[in-house]
Amino acid sequence: MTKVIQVAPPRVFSELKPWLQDHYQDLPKRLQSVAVFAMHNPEVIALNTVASISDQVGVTPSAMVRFAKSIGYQGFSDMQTVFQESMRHMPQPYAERLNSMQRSAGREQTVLSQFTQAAAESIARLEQNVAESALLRASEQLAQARMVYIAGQGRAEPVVTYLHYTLVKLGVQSVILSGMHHSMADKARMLKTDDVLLAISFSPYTANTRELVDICLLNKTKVVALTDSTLSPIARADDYHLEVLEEEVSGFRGLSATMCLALCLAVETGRVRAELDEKLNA
Amino acid sequence: MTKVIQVAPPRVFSELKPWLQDHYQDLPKRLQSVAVFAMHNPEVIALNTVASISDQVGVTPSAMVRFAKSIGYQGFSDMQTVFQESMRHMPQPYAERLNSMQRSAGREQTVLSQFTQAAAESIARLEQNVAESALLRASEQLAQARMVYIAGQGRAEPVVTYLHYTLVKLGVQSVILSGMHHSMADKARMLKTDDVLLAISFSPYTANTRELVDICLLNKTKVVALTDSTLSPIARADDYHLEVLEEEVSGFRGLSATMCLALCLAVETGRVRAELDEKLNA
DNA sequence: ACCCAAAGGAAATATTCATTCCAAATAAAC
DNA sequence: GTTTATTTGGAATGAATATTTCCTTTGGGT
Repeated sequence: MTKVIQVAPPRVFSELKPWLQDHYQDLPKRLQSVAVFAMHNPEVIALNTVASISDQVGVTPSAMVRFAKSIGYQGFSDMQTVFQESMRHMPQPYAERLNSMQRSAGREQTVLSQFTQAAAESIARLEQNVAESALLRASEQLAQARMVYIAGQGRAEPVVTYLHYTLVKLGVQSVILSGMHHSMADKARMLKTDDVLLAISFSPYTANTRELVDICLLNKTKVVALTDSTLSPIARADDYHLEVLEEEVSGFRGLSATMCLALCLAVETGRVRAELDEKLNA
Repeated sequence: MTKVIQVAPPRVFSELKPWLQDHYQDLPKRLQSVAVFAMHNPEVIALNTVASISDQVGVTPSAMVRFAKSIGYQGFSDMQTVFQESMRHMPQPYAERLNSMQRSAGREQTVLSQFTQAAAESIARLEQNVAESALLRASEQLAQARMVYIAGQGRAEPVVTYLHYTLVKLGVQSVILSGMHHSMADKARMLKTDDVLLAISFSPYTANTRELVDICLLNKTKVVALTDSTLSPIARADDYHLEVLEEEVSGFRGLSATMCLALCLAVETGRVRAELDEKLNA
């Protein structure tokens, strides 16, 4: 009989990883293949049958069983349960919100809980303060645009990146303006009247973004703005602006609510755009 | 024979949900029990056997099969694959996400409220699942680094931008790796042993980031990873990883909880770094 | 109260799948 | 170069599990 590890095998996935790293060298060739595959595609191990997996790895089914046994498991199925267990993000079907609420009430605040609480509050406020209709109007503007130009600097830049990423995935043409090394005037010249500027800016409002908005409004180019207050210089009467205010924790402001709003805006734009495209084709 | 739906059954979980909401009333009592359970515990359906599930629901095995067939599936196994697919985070094409969005639109939840709710839940779960100690350990690694190299692509890129922005503001030296047009090997060569790689990656995990982590670990360079599951290939035993799972709304995953965690990480790193500097000067 | 159709339960059946076994191949030892 | 141990592939086996069948129960309509 092949040498089989007699000690108890890891019952959780996080312990299995280091075990494999330690013993990888001593394993037979095929078993090494399985080990690499298992670490790179644990979901496949968790969900598929021996036949299907061994096929993907490029080994025979028996190799899978040998692999499991060489670690100390009773068989493949035994090992698979370990992979499955680490997949469940289970435990809180019931009193989940209650629980975390109670905990944050009495106990002393950890760094994490402080920030999660601030984020949760920001998001709750977002839902109250932003009208669905405003979101829809902004989305319609973006959906009708020939091209969406996105601008924003500093703390707004991650939002720019995210909006660009999502819009492109949804089939809405868009370009990031912030990265380019042009003067504001040059940038503004790029925008035709059927384009739309999507400007993101938080206080302290950077001069660049503000300037860009000014020029666009002068040129009658549509502007959709995402900002943190109606007092913001980029929130003007003749543009479409959405307001999101992040709660701050000892001077730090997050982006949780902002990202949520950004996603809403992108998805809604994608939806409206799809509707428009359908009408055109009909 | 019982009446069986003849049209093609939903092949993705997000379509199954609204289907059940619509037809719930017309189902026999036992099948309703199954429906409720399935919507509340999709992981159980995905991972367990008919016998085990029916036991948990409190019905007989045949009820499970009948349930699947009444929806239009060939049998339980057929339905189970749909639940399994929803577990591996394999995304569906964006066009289809918009479709399923439209179909579930009627359910009077506004777009905004759907996404804020998902964000709030993600954040609540973040607080429960991430241990303060893990956050601290990761921060210590970053704080001790001579230089922090940040890597991440696709949906992770806004997080990269944000972390870089915040870390720099806090006086922690850091560089973004993703933008550079070097081979992975070249990038890895940049990292000295007293540097730290901060890798952000969500499923489907991009090969680039994974490769970078692999190389760094081989070179004994410290790695701090931010990912969406312990099964992620970049969550390894010898790195310091933080896990954050975003709730999805009809196929769309936000970044609200992720951004919150990123901010925590950055702030905590800044704090630890300040402490270290103080000791040096004293 | 009776009948009929729909629903539910329990056990038989069929299928799928993990596991085992053995022979062939490969690598190691002498 | 021969022998011995280890590894490997493929088919046979047997266990686990989904599915079907049949019979009982329930509930609504007349």
